[in-house]
Amino acid sequence: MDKNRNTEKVILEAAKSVFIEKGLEGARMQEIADKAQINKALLHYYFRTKDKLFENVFSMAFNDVFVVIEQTLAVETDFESFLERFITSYTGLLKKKPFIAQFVLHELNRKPERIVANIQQNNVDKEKIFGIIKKAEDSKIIRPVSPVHLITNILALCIFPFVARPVITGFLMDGDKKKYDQYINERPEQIISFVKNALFINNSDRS
Amino acid sequence: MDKNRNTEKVILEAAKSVFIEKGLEGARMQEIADKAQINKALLHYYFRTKDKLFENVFSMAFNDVFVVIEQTLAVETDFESFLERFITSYTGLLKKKPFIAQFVLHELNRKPERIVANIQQNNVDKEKIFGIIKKAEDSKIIRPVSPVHLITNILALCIFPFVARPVITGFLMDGDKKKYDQYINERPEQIISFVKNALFINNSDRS
DNA sequence: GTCTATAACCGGATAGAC
DNA sequence: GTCTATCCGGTTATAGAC
Repeated sequence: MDKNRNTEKVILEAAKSVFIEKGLEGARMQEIADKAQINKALLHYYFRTKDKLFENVFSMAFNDVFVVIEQTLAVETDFESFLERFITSYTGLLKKKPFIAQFVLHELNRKPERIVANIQQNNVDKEKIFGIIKKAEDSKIIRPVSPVHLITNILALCIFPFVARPVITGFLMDGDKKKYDQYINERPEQIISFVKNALFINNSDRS
Repeated sequence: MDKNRNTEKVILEAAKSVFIEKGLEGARMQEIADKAQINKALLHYYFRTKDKLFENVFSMAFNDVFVVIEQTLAVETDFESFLERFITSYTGLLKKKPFIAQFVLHELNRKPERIVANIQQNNVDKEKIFGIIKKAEDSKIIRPVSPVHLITNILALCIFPFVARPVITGFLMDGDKKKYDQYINERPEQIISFVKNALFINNSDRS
């Protein structure tokens, strides 16, 4: 039957949105069923238990986060445009799916073992990233850096504004949501110039 | 009675550890009772409901995160040493209480209204921070920057390594926990030099 | 494959003795 | 203040008809 894969897909989409919003324990099978416009029993027919359904959803979300990295790595370029393309697409993804990062980070902390299974499905070539960095370093384009620190720095700058949205809006912007939106729009270029200033040796003022 | 305040404290400590580990819905009153070595009924005697108990714990955790900022702001200094002291104490706090940031960020996303109540109890003088930045900017010590972007950049660099521990260990370090510990120890100086390079105009190579 | 009805379970909350 | 026993609502999961 091909109704089969279709219903399964519909369930997964519904489950994804509910789990991301409410977390594993906070989510209700009933709510997922409602959103998928089917009944609870069918959820169990397809996925057996809530936990198994959740694991499926988690893999999907985890995957989303990695796909961008893969895509950016697919194109062969120099360090500078790699940096620009990566930051632009990553903030772009998070702007479209703002809760995904928080969701993945949280559930990963709850059950760190999950990462082992998921990481192999997303075989991002991290040596390639290291290679791009090393090359830029060797040709004296950028200062000597620890690749791991650099990579986490960039990820931090991209992801944090989304996981900390309530604090940023509430504390730094006195609750003004328009300001937050504007801030998010400015982010890519702000991150890019911040990182470039931190790294590039030939520093004409880039700000 | 003075047994009173004592039991209350014991409960709060137990609740804190369980809530931070499991989240609001994931936590079980029974588990909290066990950890506090009392029975469930007593939890309700002291805090009435699970939600109220949680709110107490959340305020405590939220407070921890803000106290460091206050303390750093208390001392009057120039931008450079403010930067160093802030980054050092903030990563220090998170090293001692690694799960606190993830907890606060997650629960804040689930119920953003909470921030309003908590932010007033922690009246951090954000204008003072803006002032320090502006002053450094005006005296041409640092490049012109958007204060909000700069503040979030620094927080991101400090906090992210802790909320993303599983990914960093699992993906970037092939599961080697020793490497992660070493990475965390290197963090303060790495962040400091990264930020300084990004900001300071007089750029002798600081790496 | 999809539905309705219901079983089985779990966990927060309360009653009431001490 | 602290305990044991119990209630009660809600939620996952299953049985069984279509």
